[in-house]
Amino acid sequence: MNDAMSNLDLAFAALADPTRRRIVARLTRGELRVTDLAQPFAMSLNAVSKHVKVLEGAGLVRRRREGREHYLRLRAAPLREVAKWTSQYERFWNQRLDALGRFLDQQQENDDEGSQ
Amino acid sequence: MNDAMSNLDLAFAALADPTRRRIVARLTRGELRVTDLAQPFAMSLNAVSKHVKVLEGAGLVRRRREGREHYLRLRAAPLREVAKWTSQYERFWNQRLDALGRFLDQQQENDDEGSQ
DNA sequence: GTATTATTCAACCAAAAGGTTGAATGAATG
DNA sequence: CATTCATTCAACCTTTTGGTTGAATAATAC
Repeated sequence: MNDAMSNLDLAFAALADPTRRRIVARLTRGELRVTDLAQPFAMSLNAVSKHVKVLEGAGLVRRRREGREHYLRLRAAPLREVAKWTSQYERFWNQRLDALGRFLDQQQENDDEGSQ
Repeated sequence: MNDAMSNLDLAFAALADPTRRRIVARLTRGELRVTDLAQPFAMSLNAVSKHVKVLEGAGLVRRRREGREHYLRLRAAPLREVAKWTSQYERFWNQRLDALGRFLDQQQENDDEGSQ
């Protein structure tokens, strides 16, 4: 999935998978070894390991090796970038819900009802 | 891509493609017909049409048909949801960059230098 | 030193993504 | 009505994704 993808591409793609979002959520409580991280997921350890690698590739996770155990830790920077990109559009869900927008939404919703 | 994917899955996946993020950006200036929207992209109209459908599937774009022309308009709601999910982790890039975190980052960066 | 444990690597697979081209549909225009 | 224009549909192709299983590696424990 990597290779010449922008940071933002990688971050969004990484977060598009619900398992990976759960991993991120799980890691907010602190560092976890791969095996412990994988424990609640209904898939093989290998699958989780791959997900972790995707998150690592997007910079969302850091790995600290201690003997045979790998401790995983959340890195927020890419989330911050996602938040930044997204917030460009805040004005859109605030000011830009203007008369025309609402009118068009209303219109559309009426059409949708009609066609069911 | 669709089919039993959560809203958030769909939104993140839709935004993971740079072409689609450009489309979103482009639509902030107002409604556009598919052809006009597609104009600056170095790919077939068909490809853009497909991207639009993905965005539509994620609720990020609404389509208003007027004769043979389809006018596309940005819908911010899913962006809002993305922002909401992401902002759960704000505390992480604020408070949670604590002593331990910084220490581990430092440690890791030193290791990385060493291995190059 | 032999098991056991933690993790990845490698090969494989089915499904999805992102693009292409060519044909179909359906309005507008001459 | 024949043509052109706006758009999608359909088929195809290649690459990526998300999972599997089985083997490799490497550290720990007995």
